[in-house]
Amino acid sequence: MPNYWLVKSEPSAYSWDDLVRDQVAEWDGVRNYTARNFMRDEMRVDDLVLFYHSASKPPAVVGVAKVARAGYPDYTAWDAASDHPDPKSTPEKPIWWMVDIAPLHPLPRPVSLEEVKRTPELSEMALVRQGRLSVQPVTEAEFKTVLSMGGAGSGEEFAFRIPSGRTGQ
DNA sequence: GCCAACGTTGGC
DNA sequence: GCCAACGTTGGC
Repeated sequence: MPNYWLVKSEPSAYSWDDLVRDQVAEWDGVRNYTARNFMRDEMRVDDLVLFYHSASKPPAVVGVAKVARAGYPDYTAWDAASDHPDPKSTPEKPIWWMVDIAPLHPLPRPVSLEEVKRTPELSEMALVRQGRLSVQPVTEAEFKTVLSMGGAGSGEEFAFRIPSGRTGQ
């Protein structure tokens, strides 16, 4: 049984198309303890992930991805030349963690934040209640509702017909 | 350990 | 570009 998640990305920084091009992405640079804890402690290989475009017009869930590698230290933190260095993090004592994400399928229709907010079954989503959390858990019911709204049917055949081939590592 | 100042996210 | 929400830092 997979768990369900939502990750945000600004498409100007890293978009769904970038993920499709790369096939696997190291989800580095997350510098928030709540999000870090989810990645370090709870995200497992093959967990399903809603891929959300923030700061876009409109902000929307645009695709479904999966966790391709469970949590491991975010080595970009101790690389002074990286985009998100943190001198307090070291290889011996990492502070920040990341996972790898791989694309599964775009949503036939993106599901905008505005639609999510209008949908009573989705009113408890962290996306609505805690707008700034960039890695957040999603319930199975919420996941299926979003897929359905995105034109992916009930989600069953869509979500679970997963290409289980190699994706990095 | 409190809390004010500050920085960042992200919708609008 | 503005600004509200909120997480983090640092002085005390």
